[in-house]
Amino acid sequence: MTGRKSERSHMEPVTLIDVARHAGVSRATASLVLRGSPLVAAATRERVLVSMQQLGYVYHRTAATLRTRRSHTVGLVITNITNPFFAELTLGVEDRLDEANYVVVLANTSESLEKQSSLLTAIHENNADGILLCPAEGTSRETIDALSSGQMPVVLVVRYLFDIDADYVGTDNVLGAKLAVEHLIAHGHRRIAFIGGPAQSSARRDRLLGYRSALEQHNLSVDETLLPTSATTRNGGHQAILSLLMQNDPPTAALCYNDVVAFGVMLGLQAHGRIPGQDFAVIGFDDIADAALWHPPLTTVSIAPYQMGATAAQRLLERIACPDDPPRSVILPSSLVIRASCGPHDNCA
Amino acid sequence: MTGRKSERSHMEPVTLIDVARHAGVSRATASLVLRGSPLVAAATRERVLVSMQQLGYVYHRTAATLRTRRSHTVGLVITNITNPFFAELTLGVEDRLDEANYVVVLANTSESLEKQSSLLTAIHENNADGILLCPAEGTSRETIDALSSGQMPVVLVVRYLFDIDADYVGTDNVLGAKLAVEHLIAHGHRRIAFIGGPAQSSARRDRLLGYRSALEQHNLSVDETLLPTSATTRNGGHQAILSLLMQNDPPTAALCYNDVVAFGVMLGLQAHGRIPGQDFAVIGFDDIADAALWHPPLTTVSIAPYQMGATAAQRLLERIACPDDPPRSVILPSSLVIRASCGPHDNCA
DNA sequence: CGATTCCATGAAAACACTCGCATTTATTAC
DNA sequence: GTAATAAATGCGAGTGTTTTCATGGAATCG
Repeated sequence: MTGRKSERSHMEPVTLIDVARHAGVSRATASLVLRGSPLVAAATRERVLVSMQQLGYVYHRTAATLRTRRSHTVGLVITNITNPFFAELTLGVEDRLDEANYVVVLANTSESLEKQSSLLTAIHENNADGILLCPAEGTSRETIDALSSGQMPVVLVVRYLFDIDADYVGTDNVLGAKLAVEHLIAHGHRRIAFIGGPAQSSARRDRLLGYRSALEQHNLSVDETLLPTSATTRNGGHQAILSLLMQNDPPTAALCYNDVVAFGVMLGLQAHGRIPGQDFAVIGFDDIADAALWHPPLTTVSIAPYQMGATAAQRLLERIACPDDPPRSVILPSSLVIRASCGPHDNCA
Repeated sequence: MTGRKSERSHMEPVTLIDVARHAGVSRATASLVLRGSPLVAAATRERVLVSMQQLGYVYHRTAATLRTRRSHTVGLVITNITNPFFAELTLGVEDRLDEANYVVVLANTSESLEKQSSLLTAIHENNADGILLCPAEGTSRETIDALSSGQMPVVLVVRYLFDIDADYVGTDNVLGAKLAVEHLIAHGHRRIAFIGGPAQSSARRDRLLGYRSALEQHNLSVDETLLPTSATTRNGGHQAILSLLMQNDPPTAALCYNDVVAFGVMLGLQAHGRIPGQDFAVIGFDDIADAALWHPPLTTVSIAPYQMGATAAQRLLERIACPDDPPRSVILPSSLVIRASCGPHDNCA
C-alpha cells in the first residue's frame, strides 16, 4: 500500500468541485453552503459540511475575491509599531473589523515615505477593500489622491493632511494641549517646554497650537528654543530633555508630544539627577496603559487610542458601503488625566 | 462635456487588456513586460510601461495568485504586539522578506488560542505562501499539523512545541538564563526569583531549566514560591514583584522572563521604596532597545530579536523553496549584557 | 538568394470561485 | 387529482492574470 501521507503531501489542493462531488451535489450548492445561504436544505448543508471536513477543504478567498471584487481585507498603516499607542489603536481597529468579518493587514512605515509608498501599493495590489492610514511625516496629497482616484476607500487616522478633503478620525489635539499647559501654569510654571513629535505632522502642529494659545491667554511669551522636535521614541525624549537642561534658562516643566517621549524625558531627568514630579513637571499625551504604571504615575492627555481605532474602523466600513458620500471628520474628545508627574498633590487651585 | 472626474469615479478598474489595447500589443506581451521578461523588445516594453502609467493600471495580484498559486505573501503571527521584542523581531522579518519580494501580514493573538486559530485560518484562506508563528500558550500540535498537512509551510519562532517536529528558530534560553543566574550568585545573592512568562511556553520552561541548573551547580536549593508566572507585560511584572516582597523571606534578586516584565519589576520596586540596582538586583531577557535607556540601565540576556526575525524569515524562504526537506532547528546564541541593574559596579569577581 | 535560426507576438486554456437564471422537486390549496 | 406556488439545485459564463504553443517575421549564414 502506498503511504497515505506521501499521497497527501503531493495532493492537489481540494476545491469546491471535489467537495461537491464527494457530497453528491453541484459546486453551486456547495458554494451556497459555504456562504450560509438559506436556500439549501439543512440535511444537505450538513452533508456538504461533513465532506468539507473530511476532505480538509480550505476556502479559497483569493478566487472568491476575483469574482466578487471584495477581499474582506483592509490595510492598517501605522508609523511606529513600537509605540503602545498604536498597539492599543490597532486592537480597537481589529475588534471592530472582526465583527464585520474583515481581516486587517497591519503594516508599519517607521515614518519612512518610501516604505509607506511600497506598503500602500502592496496593499492596493492585494485588493484591500479599504485602507486606514496614519500618514508618515511629509506625505503628499498625491499619495492619497492616487489611492482614492483608484477607487480605494481611505480614512486617515491620528494625522490629517491640510490640503486634502478626506475622511479623518482624530482627537481634539488643540484642546488637550491647552488643558495640559493650563494645568502647568496653574502649578506656577512659567518656562514650559513642548518636546518632540514629527515637525510636519498635523498632530504636532495642533498640539503646539493649543500650547501657544494657553500661554498667550496668560500673557506668557513663547520661547521658540523650548520647542524641540525629536524622534517619537523614548530615546528621542531622552536626548531632547538633556539638551534643554543645558540651556542658560532651562524650563521647569514640559508638555510632551506623547507618552513615549514623556517616558524618555523622565528617564533623562533622572539621569540628570532630577526627580520628575518634584524638580520638574512632565505631562504626556495619549494615556497609554503604561502611563499609570510609571514612577511617578504620568499626568497625561487622554485620547482613548482603542476607541479611536474602533471609530476609524467604523468610519471605513461606512465609506466602503457608501463610496460617494462626502468625506467626514470625526474628532474625539480629549481630557486631562491628573496623576503625579506635576507634583505630589496635582490638584491645584 | 461630462466631467472627467465623475467618469473616472465610476470607471471599471483598468486591466491588462486595456493596457495592451492602448499600447497596441496583446495582453500576453503586456504581462511579459510586467514581469520584466527579456523576451520583449525594449521599444515595446517602453510603450507598454507608458500606457500603464497613463491608464493608472494597478497590478492585480489576486488574479495572478489564482493562476500561479503563489501569493508572495507570508503571515507573521505574534503573541504580543505591545512588546518591543516582537516589534524588533518583526523588523528583521520584514527586511529579509522585502528583499525576496514578499509582503508580510502581521497578526497579533494576544496569547489567545481562539484568536490564533481564526487568524491562522484567515491567513490560510488568503493563500499565504508560508507562516511564521510564535505559538500562543497552549497551542496543540494538531494546530500545526492541520497547517502543514494542508501544504502550508510553517516555521515556529521564539517558542517551539514539544511533541512535533517542525522548523524552529529560537535562542539558547537555557544558557542565557544560566549565565544570568550565575551572575547574580557571583554578586552574593542566594534567594533569587524567576518572574513571569506564560507557564506552558517552551521559552519559560527552558529559561527555568537554565535557572535551576545554575542554582544546583552552586548547591543552592530551588524555592518553588519564587517562581511566579505572570502576564508578560509591565503590569504583570509589577504585580508579581509586589507579592514576592510580601513574603516572609523575600528574594534579593530576580531574573525576569523578559525585559518588559523586568521594567514592571523595577517600577514595582520603586513603588515599594526599593532601589533596583542597590537594594535589589534585576536581570531581564531579550535586550530590547529600551533596556539600555532605563534607570538604572538593565542588565539583560541579549538574544538579538532583529537577527532572530531575519533568520526565521530566511528559514521560511528555504522551506517554501524546498517543501520536502526535513525540518530544522536554528538556535541562535545568547549572551549576558552587563549594565547596572545588579549593582553599581556590575563587574564581579 | 534561399534556407535556417531566432525572436517577438497573439490566441486560448487554465486557476477556484460566485451569481443570475433556468430547471427540477416538494408542498399546499382547491 | 391537478394546478399553483415555493423551495432546492444545476448550468454556464465571468473575474484578471499567467503560460504554453504555434505562427509569422526578421535576421543570419552559407
